Amino acid sequence: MSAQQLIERLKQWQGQAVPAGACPVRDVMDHLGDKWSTLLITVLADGPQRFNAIKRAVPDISQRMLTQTLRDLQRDGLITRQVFPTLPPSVEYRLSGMGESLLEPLAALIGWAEAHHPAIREARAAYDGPVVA
Amino acid sequence: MSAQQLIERLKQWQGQAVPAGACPVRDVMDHLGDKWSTLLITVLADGPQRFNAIKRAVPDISQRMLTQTLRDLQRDGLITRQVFPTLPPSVEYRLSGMGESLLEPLAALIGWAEAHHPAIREARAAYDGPVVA
DNA sequence: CGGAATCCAGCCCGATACTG
DNA sequence: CAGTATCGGGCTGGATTCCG
Repeated sequence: MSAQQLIERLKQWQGQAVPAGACPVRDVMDHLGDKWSTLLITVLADGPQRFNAIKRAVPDISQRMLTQTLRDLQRDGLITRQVFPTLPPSVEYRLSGMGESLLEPLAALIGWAEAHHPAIREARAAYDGPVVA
Repeated sequence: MSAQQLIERLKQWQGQAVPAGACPVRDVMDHLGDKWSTLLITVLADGPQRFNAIKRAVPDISQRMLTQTLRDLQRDGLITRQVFPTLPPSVEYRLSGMGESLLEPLAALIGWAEAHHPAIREARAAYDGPVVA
């Protein structure tokens, strides 16, 4: 299976084979692992959005984290930022080509999460203890 | 594209449509986002491993985090734990069926990370500033 | 061997207030 | 509108020590 092939290639990155944080998997995954990155990517998936539009789409994000996460994504080249010199100024964020290319594998993972969420919740409930012996 | 379809279905989970942390995507992603989960899953991908074998495969994980991450994965039903009453005792961890089903989407994401890592590093370098004006 | 328990530093992130 | 600055709490995760 294709998973196995990738696993094989993964081995060269595991352990101390790699100097420090040079492992590409960890380097990228650590970013996607933060609280908001993937969520913002999915928000931008259906078209460019302005700052406050994103904020409205994700009500429980703070301004601070929105700004910061957007900047990190921009820094990684996943999204682009375009400022329109209107008054008041408006700033539009959109996925870059690379950002869009991330959508497919991300969607696969999200699909998995959706599909298995019930089973996971069950497993958790079972593990956490049949309190009622 | 299939990504778009998933994005559509995602919308119902974004924002306040969902009570609290009931969003399956976040619920699962937050776990995969932690520092070690995905790494341990890939380690277990090529067969069951004992505690110290995993530890050796991932030298820079602390005992504490190894134990804790394994427990969390077990709690979510992604791995199973089997104790052999030998002397000294040995404990074997292996991916469950659900855990194995995660390998495919995970491999896709890892593949993407590997493929785009150079571009990301470039983007970061460019963003962080041509210090040499 | 496979943990559990404790202590503690760092950072993640939210809340709030201010700016151009 | 689109940020920035500052403060502070809570959780993550590393180091160390002890147990069956």
